[in-house]
Amino acid sequence: MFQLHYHTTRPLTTAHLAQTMSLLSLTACELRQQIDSELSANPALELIEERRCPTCHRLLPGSAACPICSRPHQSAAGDAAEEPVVFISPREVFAGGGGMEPEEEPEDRYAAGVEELPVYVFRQIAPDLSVEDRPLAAHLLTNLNEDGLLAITLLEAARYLHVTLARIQSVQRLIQRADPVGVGSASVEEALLVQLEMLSEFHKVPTLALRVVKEGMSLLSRRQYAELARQLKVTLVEVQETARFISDNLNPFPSRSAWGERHQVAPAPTRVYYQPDMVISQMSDRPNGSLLVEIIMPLCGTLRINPLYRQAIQESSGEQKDALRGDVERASLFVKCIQQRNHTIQRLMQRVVSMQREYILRGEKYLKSVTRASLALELEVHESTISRAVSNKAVQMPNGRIVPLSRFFDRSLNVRTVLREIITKEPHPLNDSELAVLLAENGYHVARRTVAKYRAMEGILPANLRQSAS
DNA sequence: CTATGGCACGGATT
DNA sequence: AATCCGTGCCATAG
Repeated sequence: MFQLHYHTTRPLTTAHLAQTMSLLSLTACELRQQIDSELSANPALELIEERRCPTCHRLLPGSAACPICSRPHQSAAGDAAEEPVVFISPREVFAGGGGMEPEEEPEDRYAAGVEELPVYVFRQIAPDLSVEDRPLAAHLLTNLNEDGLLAITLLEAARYLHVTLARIQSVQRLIQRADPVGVGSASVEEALLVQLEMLSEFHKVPTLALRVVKEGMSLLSRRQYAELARQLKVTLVEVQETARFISDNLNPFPSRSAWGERHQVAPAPTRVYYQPDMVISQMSDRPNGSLLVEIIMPLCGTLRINPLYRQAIQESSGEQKDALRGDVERASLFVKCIQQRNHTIQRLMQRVVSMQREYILRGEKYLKSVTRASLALELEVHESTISRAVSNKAVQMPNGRIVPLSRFFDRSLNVRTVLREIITKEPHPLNDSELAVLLAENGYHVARRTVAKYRAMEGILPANLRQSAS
């Protein structure tokens, strides 16, 4: 179900391979940028927009009804339940630099690389910004650290941009209230305060929460509830309830909100994705129904070579003919590379999804340890091909979570999940060696030291600091 | 003395 | 070739 047409019989060249490789590692969003630049650079290439299903945005082949919306029960009939359906799905993506492009910005820092988060935030607040304030917002957003907090002080920013502190502050306020609420705060406290404030507009929040964040942040993060209670002159139970509320509803690291997990201590500087490159969903409600994998193709239409161009070649001669032919060649190479990219990703996902079916449907515990290398062997491609295809991409799971594709290759996620389960289940705080034994009983043989590492990764405190459930 | 976290090493993975 | 991961050893805190 390709919607890319090309007419060429050129054999594979090294240029071809190189380009396919580089395209392979691009996200949907980046691919769109690449296509756009190619489109404007090469007149031989053209994009023909096509009709999309109004409800689900999928491309409609010809005049047919949308295959997904109108026939959701297709698989119920006789589909082999095990085999996932993988197809390329055209879809709009936010073009990476679209909103931020306007002239100015002579900074290298900005040009170096626009991350997903800053762009995502900027798009939300752009309508509320005056033109003069846009560079300010852009500057702040490009200086976020991995946690989504500000890496510079407001004062520095004000001096750098030659504007008043008050103006910067008002821009920052706008940023903070955008989607990963609290993003662009100077500190964890500040981020939490903003989150509390926004939350309190619609929900009831414990009055104590504000005080806890304001005055006892360091104690809170170390979970020293007793000490905290003493300082604030309230009961331990109140503090514990408040802490519970905070960890359930607030997120100290705005950039990680997409993960939806509770990170207390874990300093995991992972990149955050807001736009999946693939979407996995279930065809039917039946538990053994086929999985549907959409590979997002940031195009709504057909990419092809302008037929007029071919005609022009015939009619012209000499140097001009060569030039035109060169364009056509480039264009067809580009299209072919994109096709190859999609084909590779499609095969990859086909295999990965059918192997990790349990994980997708039943949770992290059932993740199988698959290495990129073993997959490369099966698909008969080079390891680096898989690596490139996997890196920097994100998958949306049936439950809506967006996770990096590399998670499908995480060797220890299942063990960590079981570990988490054991810890939450056991009423008495267990130390690391005891945990190691329990894990071994479940079939996971890991050293005591490794248990400690996993704990840290999950942001679980050591036994002596965990509160006993008594 | 016990439980943990830091450092570093070797093997696997990318 | 570079990086990641599990693990052992050792210092340190309680």
